[in-house]
Amino acid sequence: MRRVTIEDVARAAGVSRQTVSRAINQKGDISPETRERVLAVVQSLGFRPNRLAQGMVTQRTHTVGIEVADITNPFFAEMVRGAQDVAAKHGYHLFLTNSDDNPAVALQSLSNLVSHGVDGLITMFANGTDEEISAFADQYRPIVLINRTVEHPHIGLVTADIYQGAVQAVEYLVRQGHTAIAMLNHPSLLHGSSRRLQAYCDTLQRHGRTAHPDWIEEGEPTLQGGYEATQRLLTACPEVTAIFGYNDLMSLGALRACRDAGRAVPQECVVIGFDDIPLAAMMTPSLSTVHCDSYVLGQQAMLRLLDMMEAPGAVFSPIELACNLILRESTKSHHTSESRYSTH
Amino acid sequence: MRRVTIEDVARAAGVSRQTVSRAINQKGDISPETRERVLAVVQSLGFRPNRLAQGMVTQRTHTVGIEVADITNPFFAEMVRGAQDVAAKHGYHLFLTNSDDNPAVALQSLSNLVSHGVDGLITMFANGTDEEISAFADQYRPIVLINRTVEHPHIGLVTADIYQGAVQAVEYLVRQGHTAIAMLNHPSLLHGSSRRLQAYCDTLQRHGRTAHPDWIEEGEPTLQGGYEATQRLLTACPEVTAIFGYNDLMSLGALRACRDAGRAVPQECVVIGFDDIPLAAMMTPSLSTVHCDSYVLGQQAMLRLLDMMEAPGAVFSPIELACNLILRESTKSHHTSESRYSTH
DNA sequence: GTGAAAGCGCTAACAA
DNA sequence: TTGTTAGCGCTTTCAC
Repeated sequence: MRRVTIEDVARAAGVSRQTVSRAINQKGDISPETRERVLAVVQSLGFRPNRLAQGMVTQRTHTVGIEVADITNPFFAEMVRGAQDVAAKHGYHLFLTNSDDNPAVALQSLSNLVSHGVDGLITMFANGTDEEISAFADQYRPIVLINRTVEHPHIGLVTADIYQGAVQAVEYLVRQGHTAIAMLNHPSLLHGSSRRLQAYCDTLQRHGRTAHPDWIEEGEPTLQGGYEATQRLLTACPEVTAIFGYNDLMSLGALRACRDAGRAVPQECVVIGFDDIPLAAMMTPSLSTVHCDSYVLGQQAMLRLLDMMEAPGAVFSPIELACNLILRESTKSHHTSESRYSTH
Repeated sequence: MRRVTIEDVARAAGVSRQTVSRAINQKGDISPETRERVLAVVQSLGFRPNRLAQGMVTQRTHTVGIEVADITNPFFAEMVRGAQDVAAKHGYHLFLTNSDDNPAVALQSLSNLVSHGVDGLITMFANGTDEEISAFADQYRPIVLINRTVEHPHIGLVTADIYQGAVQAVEYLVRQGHTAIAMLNHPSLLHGSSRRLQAYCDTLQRHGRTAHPDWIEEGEPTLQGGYEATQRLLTACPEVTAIFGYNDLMSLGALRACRDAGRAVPQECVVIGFDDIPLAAMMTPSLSTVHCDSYVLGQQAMLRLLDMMEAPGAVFSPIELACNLILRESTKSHHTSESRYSTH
């Protein structure tokens, strides 16, 4: 049950290992007949070149590492799928790692993946500092950063325009006449979350209002986190008639919390999410949300990484994807400020 | 920017590569002082052993490949997360690959992963034949199969008792007095799907009924697939008052289709899903479903694989997880507070 | 067009 | 306790 090596093929075909190598990699001079013959032996012996050995000498493994906070979040799952599909098409394999937004874990994992010889890395590195990721990129191979911006020659940038997307959502809520607009936030050190929050505050301010601190409720970016945050929010601030969620998962949790609190959506409280995961459209009520194509984000990240690996040292411009508000049932009702508050 | 090698460390510490190796792997005899000194150099140079090179000689890479139909399905995402968490704790990294239930793709990917030197493989290999997987296992290293059963010395088995779970669901529907019980099925060659279908037919038969062919509607195991299948079903068979879905995704689609068709759930049509993804409990109405812990499935699969890698040649008994019916709003027979929440 | 030699970075086996 | 030698399976370089 020992694996077949190039040596075995060489012997069986009566040629040198070199010739076998030339045959399977179709490079270098080799006569058609020899190639045919070698390939036939390869076939019959079921020879598959050892990628580790190839990697040792070529310094290329055709593997890529991707780090996400949590593959269980549909947004990341779609992203990984996008990256995976592109990778597979180009003969690459993906190492997946979950960091739970812990920068130490992320850094450790990325670093391990480098030891495994990955040709490149895709990461969001949420909660980590620019300095950390920059220092990391100083020493290691191509990295594509998703949804954050760090200037560095080895770092490719693929981002969704989260700020503009969030502005659209809050702008809409203001225009609909809501005065008590809450936000469900996932507090992370620096990035996506702060951009959403920034957009929220900026937009309110532009309309002559200030964000009431009590209306910003924090929680984990999960169904449960959104559910609980909304419960706290509705209890503490019954005046709230609109909720802008950090992501769709939290917003779906919010929908349920509203229902359990006896607040009809959208009549008594409207909800807008962020991401537009496939479930958003299937919910009842269907969830209005800021569409942000995570599958495409993953695809683009992988494509950019491929470009970077192809041309080491080249400089690539950032890729930015637009986000846009999608209105569905969770915001359908045109509601005014005199709507009654729940009294439970 | 060349990577630091063991040679660099050896030179800097004034010892041989061997000694460095002994220091970092804490095996073999080495004096405490030497070790300290070497480790200090390792630290200061930022040396990280090349896993490929280690793998070449030890024939162990500390990587594992996992194949799923589609990481975008929360059931699989949870499973992968379970496997990942266990893997990480044991210093292993995970290759992820999606097969879309295509056995040729799955086989190709698994085979590629073997070329990458993975120490083991976790797969569902849906739609593939026992012979294919068995033939594959003949040549390659430990494999753990999830949710299917193939007798083979190299194959570890981790399954959920899908049949019993499905029986519980259908049994419940029959007991509730439903006479027109439909099933949303995902037609795949051999496995999980047939077990659900088998359970459905057996249970009806046990109660003196036969499964009406028109009541078995097929579709993709996705939200959209479930939505469309249910639309077709309700149009063709308006007499149906209960739907047993292949998985939660299809069932969530069914919920929405019922609503769009003006069929109140559970009053006019009840729905039971399969899997119990986190969303099931958060839906409105919350989805009754057969709980099948995919996270644990993934954990157990990884643990079993670890066992098998530890003890090559040993024989391990299959691991079976129970499934059990969880009743929620989508099958609730008495509605107390429901009406209060319904849209005006 | 083909083969022989060298070596990628590491560890196993043995020698000192 | 430490160093030396050999080699994992492959590709690169350079003979022929």
